[in-house]
Order: sequence, then structure tokens, then C-alpha cells
Amino acid sequence: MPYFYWHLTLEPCMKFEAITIKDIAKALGLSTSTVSRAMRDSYEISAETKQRVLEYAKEFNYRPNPIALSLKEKRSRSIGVIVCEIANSFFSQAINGIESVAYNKGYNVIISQSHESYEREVLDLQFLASRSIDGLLISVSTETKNIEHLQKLHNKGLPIVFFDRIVSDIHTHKVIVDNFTGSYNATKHLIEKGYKRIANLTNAEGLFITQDRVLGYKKALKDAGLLVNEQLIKYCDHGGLIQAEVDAAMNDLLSHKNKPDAIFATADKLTTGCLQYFKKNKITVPKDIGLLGFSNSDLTELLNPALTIVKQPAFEMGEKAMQLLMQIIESKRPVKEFETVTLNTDLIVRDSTNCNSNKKLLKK
Amino acid sequence: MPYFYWHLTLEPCMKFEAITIKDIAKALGLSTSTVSRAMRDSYEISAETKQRVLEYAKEFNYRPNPIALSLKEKRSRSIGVIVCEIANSFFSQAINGIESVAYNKGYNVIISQSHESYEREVLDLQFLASRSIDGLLISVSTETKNIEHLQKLHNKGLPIVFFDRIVSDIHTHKVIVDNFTGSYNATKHLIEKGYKRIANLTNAEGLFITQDRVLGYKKALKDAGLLVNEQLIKYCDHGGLIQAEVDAAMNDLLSHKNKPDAIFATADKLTTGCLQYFKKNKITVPKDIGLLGFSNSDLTELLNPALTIVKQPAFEMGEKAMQLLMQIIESKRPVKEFETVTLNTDLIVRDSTNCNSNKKLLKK
DNA sequence: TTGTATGCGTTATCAG
DNA sequence: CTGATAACGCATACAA
Repeated sequence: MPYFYWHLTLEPCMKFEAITIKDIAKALGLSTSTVSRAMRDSYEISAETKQRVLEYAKEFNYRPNPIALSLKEKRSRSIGVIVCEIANSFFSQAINGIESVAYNKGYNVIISQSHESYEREVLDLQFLASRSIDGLLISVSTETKNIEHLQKLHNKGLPIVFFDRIVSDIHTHKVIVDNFTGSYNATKHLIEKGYKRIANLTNAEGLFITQDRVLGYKKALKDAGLLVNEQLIKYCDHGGLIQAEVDAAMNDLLSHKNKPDAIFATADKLTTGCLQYFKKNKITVPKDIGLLGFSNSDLTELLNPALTIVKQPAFEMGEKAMQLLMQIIESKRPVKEFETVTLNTDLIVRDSTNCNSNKKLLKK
Repeated sequence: MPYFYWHLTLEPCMKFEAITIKDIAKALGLSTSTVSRAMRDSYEISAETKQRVLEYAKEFNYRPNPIALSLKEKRSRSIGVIVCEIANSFFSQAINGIESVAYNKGYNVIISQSHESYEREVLDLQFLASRSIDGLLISVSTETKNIEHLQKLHNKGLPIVFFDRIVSDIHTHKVIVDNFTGSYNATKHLIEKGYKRIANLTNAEGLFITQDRVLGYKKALKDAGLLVNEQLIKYCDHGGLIQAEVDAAMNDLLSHKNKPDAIFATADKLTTGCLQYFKKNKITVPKDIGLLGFSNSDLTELLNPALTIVKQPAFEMGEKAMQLLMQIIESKRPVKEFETVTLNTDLIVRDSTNCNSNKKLLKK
């Protein structure tokens, strides 16, 4: 039962119109240029005129029209952000980091989600480019293999900074975590807990971060004298966005003749997807199987208090990426030296007990 | 150890410059107006000229400069969204709904977070207004009591649609859920499970939704012949954004001489905050105490499989709010009839067993 | 059918 | 110290 009101506006089509420099000029009997200069506290303007202009401006709450400014300055003071999903702790935290820097710099942040679709990512980028953003922060989708869309804009001079899911073929600033070491330490931790057949549930194979994470995992196994079994590495093409994908991977792993005794999940959605699968199939952690996963959600701790996780400095990554982007945008000359900033992950250990009761899975 | 690259750009200061209508005109020996009209497929232009222009435009990937368009049309084709936090399932889902509509309409969405701070909300709004947004979608912060900042812009003609945390004194479209019925049914459910002393952990007292939710809770108690005890209603001024606040409320409730046997938490963050508290204090649900909460997180199910929740149609709320906003923006004449759309919540029942073992809490 | 002129709000350049 | 003018990219009323 909707209820109705009469709008306060009396005049028809009275639009939300702000006061302009012209209005001030007219009201004060000055020229627009004088007002403009007074506003910018130019040395050429008399103290008295400045006073008058500033007062009037304050009274009528004058704000320069950013669109007119953009047209003139050829910059929109807005940057685009493309991530797969904002409903993902890692990315929403990263966005917070981006936002905090942007806010201080007076920049707008326009967020787009690719929903792990390459097609959507291309559309998003088109959209953002057509909105004349001054720069782009992107963590590519799992599907993204062809990077022509990014390359083209980058060549045209659009400042781009990659974070997390970087691509190697575009030369610009990048912000990642030390995925190799993070995965190495995580895997090592599982090994030290007594697990012998550790499966790796990981992201799309094409992603740079996936490759790095898998390398860390393999190295840890090798260093511990354990065999690497490619069949225990499961790549999820949609990064766990679709639960069915995780279910399929897990079914595959657990129906293997030599079932794994632990799972190492290397993404937020994969870790929770895994837990979801376990719940559905009444598998408990760590009684039935070991689990260690990447996670940035505050809830993982609640999900399973005995779950050791790899936490990424998401906020800091966002901050750093945005800082680097601002650096490119604000530099007068084209930037020629690009850096890849590597931050460290945190291994938050919560599983105090050792692996003990996995025999039934192992023996079967 | 950052590594360095040389940028591909050779010429100094080569800026990311797009092709303009002027360039096309010059190249084709036409005037800008002819090109402009050809682009908009005007009837005045000869088929041949159109052909030439369109081909050239396609070849050089011409895109009209949205900023110039904005300046001319006095609309930026971007709308502002203010929520407390995007790292909150309810809001990120709502944003997805908003985004889906915006995308189809060719609109930009600029997201700002108030982080439950009134001051920040005012700043966000100033920022957005200064970016000349065409409309605003807002769910106010818990701190927001004074709505002058919104009122002023609304009076100036800025289209605003409220969703979820609406304010009553501004006459415009609003989208909410039926909080009263949602809370009523949830409380009723707890009562039917056998709980007798149901506490209500709820949001800031000033919020409209809080009041509605409390009313539903009270009505259910009364209808069941149970007494309403104001001491069992705990208002959280920051909506659970700060865990300490939840902890304090829970400590208070549980140190009461007549401890509650169940908690009804009426917000995403309050529900998870509650679970966090329980975990810290080794209280299990529903063995030690009953719990039912509002939640939109996919993880709640995992958190406690026996947890019945109230789920809000967040995506649909976002969609609907954006549709209403577009309606205002696109209407030629000022909108005079405003509706308050009310959607229904879902009670997702998961606690199959009845209340049974709460005696120790009750008896103490 | 096409071209010219104007304006959107601002600032920079140049001329008083 | 201040004012007139042009320019940013586009659309459109008006002129041809």
C-alpha cells in the first residue's frame, strides 16, 4: 500500500541548479574572470573585491562545476575500479583502501564488477573509458586471457595499476602479495601438522597469482620430500564464484583412490566453498580432513575456529595501488619506471592440534 | 625488490586523447554540426555523408566525450550511492541490484561509505553533490538524526530515493522491507520453539527500521501472552560495526538476573557479532541459548547450520530503488506522487529441534 | 542537405 | 587591478 505525497517544489521543472561564477559576477557587478581569480585567491585581485566575492560565494554556497572543470582540464578526477565481485571480503577491503586514498585526493571512485566474466570486463572497461576516467585499477577476471582491451587503453596513455590478479604483459605498476611464500608457508604448516596428501584447490589456471600459489605449494611439498601429484591440484575456472564448481572439484578429489588428507584452498571463495561442501557432505574439519585456506572474511574464524588461514593485506593493497595510480596521474612526464610492489600475507594459525584422525580417509 | 620497465610511450607527454567530432569534421571536410547530426542519424543528412562519417567514426573508434555532453545537457549520467559499509552482505547485494539497473540505463554508480559516521555521511554527500550527480540512493548511517544535509539537496531538486534505512521527514520514494512482519514472524518462531525470555539485540534506536523491528518483536511477545521487558531490548548505536558494542550489550543481557533464553538479532552485523561473542565465551547455539538473526551472508548457514535467519531481498531492494530513482530523473515534470515500496523478508528456518536445554540459564 | 553561431561553466591569455 | 575573449567538445537554432 504505497502512500503518496505532494512534492515541495512549486515551479514546474525547477531543476537542481547550482550557482555559477556568472551569477556571482552579475550580482556583484564584476566580470566572470575577476570572480574566478578572486576565488582562486589570485594576487591580481584587490583585497576588497576578494572579500566581497568570497563572502557572496560562501553565502550562496558556491561550488565550481566539476564537469566544466573536467572539460577544461581534460581530467575527470575520477578513477575506475574493476574487480570480480564486491561481495567478497578481499575485494571490499581492497576497495576500502582505494577509497581512503581517493577521498583524500578528491577523486571519485567508480566501481564495476566483472562477475568473473571476460565479456563483462570488456564492457565495464568500455563504459569506464567512455566516462573518461583518469586512471584504472583492475584485478582481472578469472576468464581474462586476452588482454587486448587493456593493452589498447594503456597504449593510448590511460594510467593503469594492477592489483592482486595482475597480468604480466602490460608494463605498469602492480601490487600483489607474495603468493609464492604465502602458499609455501601454508603448505608447510599443513605438512608440519602431519598431513601427507595435501590437495590444492585453486583459482583459474590462467591467472598469474594461481601459478605463483601453485608453485609455492609444490615447492613446500618437494622440500618436505613429498611427491607432487598433479591430480591433487584442482583449478576452478570461476574462482569459486559458482559453488557447483567447487563441489565438482571436491567430489573429484575425494573419489580419488588415494584421497587427500587435507585441502589447501587458495582463495576466499574457494575456502568458504570448501566449507560449504564439507557441511553438505557432513565432513568435519579437522576430524575427517584438514583444511587451510586463503581468507579475508571476519567470519572464517567463526566458521571453523580451528581453521588456519592465509590472510592478505587487502586494505593495504588497495591503498598502495591507488597511491601508485595517483603517482602516474600526477606525474608531469610519462612514467618510465614501473614497480611491482609485493606485500606479505599473514598465516593466522588456529589449529593447535596435530593431524590425528585421518586414517579412515587415508586407508580407504 | 621492485623491478623496472621502460614505458612503451615514446613521445613525451603524449596524453590519452580521444578523437573528437572536430577531428572527424576536419578529416572529412565537413562541419562539426554535420558530423554531429550524422552521428545521431538525423534525417537532414544525406545517406552518403552519414555513411562516410559513421565509417570514419567506427574506424577511429569515436566516442562522444561524456563530459562535454554532461556540460551541455546538465546531467552527468551518474548517480551517487551512500551506504554504511560495502563489506556487508546486505549492502553489497543491494549495490549489485542498483548496479544492474544502472548499467542498463548507461548510468555510472559512485559509491561512498559513511562507516556509520554522520560526519562522514555529510562529507560524502557534499562530495557527491559537488560531482554533480543526477540522483542519490541512500541508506543513512546509524548516527544520522539531523537530516538537514539531505533536506537541503532535496529541496534544491536533487532526486533522492531512500532504501532500507529511510528517514520519514523527506517526501520521496522509499524502499524498505516489511520489518514489522519480519520481526513479528521471527519472534513468533522463537516463541514456538519454546523460548520464553527473548532478548532483542537491535540497531540504533533512532533508525526508522529499528523502531519497526522492535514493534514487530513486541507485538509477537504480546500476542503470545509474554511480557515485554525493556531491559531485554539492547540498542547498538553503531549497528554492530564495532564488536565491543555487541560484547557490551551481550554481557549486560547475560548478567541480568533473569537471563534471556534466546537472542533475536535484527541486523547482519549484529547476528554475526553475536556469534562472535558466543564463540569467545564458549556459548553454543542452541544448546546454551537460542539465536535468530537478520542475515544476508551466504556464510551464516555455515556459521551455524541450526541458525534460523531473516533474509532481506537486498538485490531486489537495490533494483527497485534504482528504478524509482530513474523514474524521477527521467520524468519531464517534477514527480509529485511518491511511493514507499515494501518488500517481504524471508524467514529461513533451520532449527529443526525445539528449545530443550536452556534450563540452566533460566534457573540461575 | 550542409554550414555558422551560440552556449553549457570554467580558466588562461591578453588587453586595458 | 579588472574586463573581454577564446577554448574545452558537443548539440542545436538558425542561416544558407
